[in-house]
Amino acid sequence: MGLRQEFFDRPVLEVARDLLGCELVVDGRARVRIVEVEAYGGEDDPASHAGRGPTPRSRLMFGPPGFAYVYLIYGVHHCLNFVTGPDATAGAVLVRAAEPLSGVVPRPGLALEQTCAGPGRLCRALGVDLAWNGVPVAEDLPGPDRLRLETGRTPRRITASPRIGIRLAVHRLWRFHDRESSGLSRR
DNA sequence: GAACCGATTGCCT
DNA sequence: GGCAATCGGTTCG
Repeated sequence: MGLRQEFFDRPVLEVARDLLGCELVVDGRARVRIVEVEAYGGEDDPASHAGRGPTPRSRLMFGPPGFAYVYLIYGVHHCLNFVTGPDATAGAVLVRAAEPLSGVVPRPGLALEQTCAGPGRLCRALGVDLAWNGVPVAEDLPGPDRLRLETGRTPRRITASPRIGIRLAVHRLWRFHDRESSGLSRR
């Protein structure tokens, strides 16, 4: 079942957990199962791009839910997020890892399972870059359907932990992953 | 305008 | 385990 905008129009922690097990379809070509995500909040979350109010980059996080937020990190890799919560409130879920189901091109020297194990690897494998920033993800939004999400096999066991690579707000266990997956960025 | 930095990764020792 | 790559965004003067 395709995810609609109302799915994303909820608190970011709920959306993050519910995205685990969902399948991401890219250009109707590649299909992966999401196994690891992180939640990022608004002005109340110092670790978030939206933590100090809206900026040109984080503007999308303050917009309506159901759109992709893509940014470049370390000048090298891209990270894919989905905007959550009602318009004028900031929130987004970072997709950190997924299991390839079909259409993912293997990379030399890297097991297929690991191709999408990490936010940068995932974007590289799926061909997602800055040009994808702002594309609609919810199926009932107008615009191109280059990114789609569908419900999939729900994880049996979900583990919460601190967000990776974040120094602030370490006490917040806002990273969630499918404990039984072999396609995680870390254990 | 300039300086600093990062929600990462892969290659090096 | 250490560290370079590489660039847009953010902050500061």
